Amino acid sequence: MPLADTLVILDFETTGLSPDMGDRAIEIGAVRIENGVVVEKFQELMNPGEHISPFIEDYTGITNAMLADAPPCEEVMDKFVDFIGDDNLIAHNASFDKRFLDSELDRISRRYTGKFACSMLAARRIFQQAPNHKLGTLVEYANIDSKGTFHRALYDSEMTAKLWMAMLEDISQRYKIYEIPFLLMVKLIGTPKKSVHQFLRRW
DNA sequence: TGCCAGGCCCTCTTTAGGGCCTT
Repeated sequence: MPLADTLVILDFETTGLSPDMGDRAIEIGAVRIENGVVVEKFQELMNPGEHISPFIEDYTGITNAMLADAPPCEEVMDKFVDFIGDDNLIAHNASFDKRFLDSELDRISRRYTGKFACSMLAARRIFQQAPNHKLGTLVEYANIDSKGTFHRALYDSEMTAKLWMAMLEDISQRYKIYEIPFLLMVKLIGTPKKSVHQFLRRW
């Protein structure tokens, strides 16, 4: 596996799309990968202090009854930022998860030091021929086994981790790059789609 | 009261608009 970095791949379920509009996290799931292997997992529901909509109950399968017994966001996020440590971070459509992570951590005055990379932006460059770049579609496109339920935090983070590794494997095989650091992927995401082939050939 | 995201990326572009992705 052409991956030497330690990475945390994470996914939030939330009450809506925008923390700026008052939406909160209701579940965090994450895996840590070292040398391409999952070495640690994190999953917790959290109580946002408000009822979630029928749409979110239906979309995630997380119910108000389940959240009633969950610890508050502040308690879970305090544990989660310890889990992250100093590792770099990946999420599918990372701008979404980063907004919620930053918002929830602002509330408890905590910070992380790692950098975010987005598996969706990477996939738009590496799997340009995919029908679309939704997580579920890409998992199928990359022939990744998926027997669980999407839209739960741990499962989606596990699938995102597998997608990330499938993209590294694809780059490794096509361009004969045998070690793909996080930095390469960050630079790849910053490369225009049309220039990706040239960028990887010259790496 | 009632409204309600935001960043990326393409194109019939850059003095803009709209689809894609996330919940």
